[in-house]
Amino acid sequence: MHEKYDPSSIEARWQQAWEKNRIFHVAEDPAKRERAYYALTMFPYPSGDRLHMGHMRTYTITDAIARWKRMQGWHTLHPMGWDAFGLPAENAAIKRSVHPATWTWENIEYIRDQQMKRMGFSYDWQREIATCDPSYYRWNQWFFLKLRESGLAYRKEAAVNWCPSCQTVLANEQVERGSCWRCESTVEKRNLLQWFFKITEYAEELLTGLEALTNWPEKVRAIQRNWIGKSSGTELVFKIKNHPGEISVFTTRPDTTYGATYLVLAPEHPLVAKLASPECAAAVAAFVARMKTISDLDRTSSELEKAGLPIGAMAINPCNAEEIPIWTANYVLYEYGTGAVMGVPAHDERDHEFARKYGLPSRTVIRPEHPVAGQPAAAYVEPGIMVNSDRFDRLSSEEAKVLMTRFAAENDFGKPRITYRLRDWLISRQRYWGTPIPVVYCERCGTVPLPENQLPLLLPEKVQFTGLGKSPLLTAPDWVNTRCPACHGPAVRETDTMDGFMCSSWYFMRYVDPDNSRAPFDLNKAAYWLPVDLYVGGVEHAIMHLLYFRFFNRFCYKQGWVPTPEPVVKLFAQGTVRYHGSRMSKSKGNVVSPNELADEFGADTARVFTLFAAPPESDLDWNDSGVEGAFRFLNRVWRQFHDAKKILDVAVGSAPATNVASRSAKLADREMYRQAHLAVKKVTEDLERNFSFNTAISAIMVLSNALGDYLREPQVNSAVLADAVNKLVLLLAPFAPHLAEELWQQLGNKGYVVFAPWPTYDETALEVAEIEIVVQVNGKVRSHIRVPAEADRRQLETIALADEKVQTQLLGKDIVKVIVIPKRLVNVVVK
RNA sequence: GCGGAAGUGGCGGAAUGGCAGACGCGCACGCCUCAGGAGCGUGUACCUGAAAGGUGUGGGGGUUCAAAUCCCCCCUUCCGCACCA
Repeated sequence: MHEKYDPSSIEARWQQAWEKNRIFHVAEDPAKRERAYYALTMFPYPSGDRLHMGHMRTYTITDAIARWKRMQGWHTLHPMGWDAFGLPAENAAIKRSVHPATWTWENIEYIRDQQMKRMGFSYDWQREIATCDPSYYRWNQWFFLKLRESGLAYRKEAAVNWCPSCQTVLANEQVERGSCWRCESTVEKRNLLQWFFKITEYAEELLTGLEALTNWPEKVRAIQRNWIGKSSGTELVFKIKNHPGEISVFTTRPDTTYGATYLVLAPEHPLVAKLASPECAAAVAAFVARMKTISDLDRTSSELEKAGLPIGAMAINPCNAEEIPIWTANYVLYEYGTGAVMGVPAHDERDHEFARKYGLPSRTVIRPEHPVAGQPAAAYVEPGIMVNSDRFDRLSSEEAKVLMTRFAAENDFGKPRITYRLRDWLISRQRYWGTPIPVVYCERCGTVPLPENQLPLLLPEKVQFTGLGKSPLLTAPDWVNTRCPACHGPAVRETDTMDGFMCSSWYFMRYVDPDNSRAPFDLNKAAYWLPVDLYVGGVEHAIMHLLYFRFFNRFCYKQGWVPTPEPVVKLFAQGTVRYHGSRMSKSKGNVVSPNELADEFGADTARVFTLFAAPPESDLDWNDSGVEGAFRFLNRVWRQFHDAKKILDVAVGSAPATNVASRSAKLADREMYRQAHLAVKKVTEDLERNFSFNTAISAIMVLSNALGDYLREPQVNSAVLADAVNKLVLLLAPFAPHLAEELWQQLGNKGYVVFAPWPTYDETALEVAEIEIVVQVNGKVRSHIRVPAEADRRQLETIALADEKVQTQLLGKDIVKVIVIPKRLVNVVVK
């Protein structure tokens, strides 16, 4: 009897060995430059809830690939770190009076030492980063200064999203269906003076750049395309009757301009108050005030009933000099386009609805090319033939779009215009646990950035965590009150901190040079490792992080700091892990703890189950008996290995395995040999083909099953056996690395299986003398025949037609033709 | 409404034009065992008593010698966006 499979001792032993010998540490080796591979997983927030198997699945996917790439000879960078700034740390401070830093570092240590290391992930821990460390966030501040120098960071007062529960503002990307992405509270609007990054300046290239990202999931690209929301149209300028001003509107339908019967300004539009006639002023002011109290969600909901009122002024249609009333209404958004639209009830559903409610006139200017009978009730929004449009009559509306825009440009009342839905990235946060914004406000000099040599600007340690909506930094007067770097006069510091997404926008760059104290990273090291070859993470970051970090990378690319405009070659979005019907989360109480799993079955079992149970991009239902199945599999491998080893230990001098492929060899030997090589082929191809871990592991199970059969043979060929066992261990290494390492050592190998060359297969081993093919009659399977593997079409046809079962089917029928696909089937078509 | 993904046994899933259901879970029976929540073996889509045969990949139509796979129409589910002019 051999020992039982004991994952806990095996795993602890190898984890220690890997760590002690820094097996996974990589440096920039010039000789391996062409074989450098950067595998990255989205780094976690070190939450007080710690990690569950949903997190671990993501890390397991990247780890399996990293280990596989290493065995294929890739010089693999696989780092890990901590997205360590964020609200929960501060909320813990409020609730339990523990400092956010203390709380965060405790979580980091637990997750790193008690959770991640126990799973056997092959991280280069020497490159670990934590974004709350001043050695990291000083470079957030540095990037802020660089963006400001480039005109990409600015401060303005705007109506911004305010989360009443988190007591801070949020960027547009962080508002989901009108609710805060973190706590799901309904977001309000507040007018505040805030810092923004000008991501809109990159809107067009962020959009067109998506085309090159062919190794990104289409879903993510579609979400980003949608979010950027490019819209091509025309800007038209309407003059105002008895007033020197003018109103620009944006429209994608300039062909309908002759059908404009009114004009609408967003309630927030500054001209609303200026143009309101004395009779209307009071009602208009009341309406505008009421709009301010309505949440963004309701304001932009298509459910909201359209409402508005005339402001008592007239605009002049630049095409036909017609005077049309100016209204203000809730359905026009100030932030989009020009904040004003022309109302064309005949050809826009929203305008139609609004005009009908208020009795505004409608004028048809486009008729369908092929009119259908019956009276269309709603607006006609399709293309058609122009009418009532003066010189444009009888043109197609599509032509008229172009000509109308040209006409407007020639006559100086309009021009082509492109509008994006994307807004600038609001980065100010009224919270403590983030990066201080390196700016002071001086009475004499105004807004003054800190000089680089004063970075990092450290967070003050002693502040009050009230959670009352003011930046906690305000409660540290010694910190707030400072001297102006320019004039040395009295000044106050900015008391908001930066959005946490700032940290994750460039952390992948920092990993290439995590200890640099003179720059965020060394340019040569960046050129060596970047771009990231593989990035694995959840699709919930499709906008937010994945948009911000593309923006950042493009900025850095323009500065010449990184080698490519896009940060990541291949993005892999893994599915979520569900348990008892819903996504694992502490609040739902349905988490599977990696620690308990490791205690009971070992990390290798957890890894194998996670990869086997579903394709990595699909959602995965956690299944406890499935876990036991994975455990049984590894136990069987363990037993088979030791059964085989007993045989191998007594065997002396056997024929080399390669001779086994020959016809003279015993059938069982040949079959075992074939199965081992088949498994190598299948696993390799499955990994290459979009990370098909589930089928790869099933191929290893098939090999194990074949090995089981072989071991039951009365006599085995020790060379064949050795070959099969060897391959089994190597194929397992990316998935069950501890077990593979243990068995690899027991096979007498000196080095780590981590760097053992990935096995290759012998094409000739895959060949068999005789194969079974299918015979169909009229497409239905009627018989199975054994034929020589290399039988040609004519032979196959002859053998098939001679088959007894086929003969029965052919009785009394005429053969029309016979389709022969060598190595697959024969199909006899009869009448 | 627009966009993305998906729909296959009791379950997770295989198969990308060529034997539907690999592999695993579950279940059933058998072997081994003092014992077993261990191990080993056999079976397991559905209909029919078995066999023969038939049916079967959300539904309907089509292309093809051959369709889960390609084309057209429809239904359902999940996800993202949604008064964006």
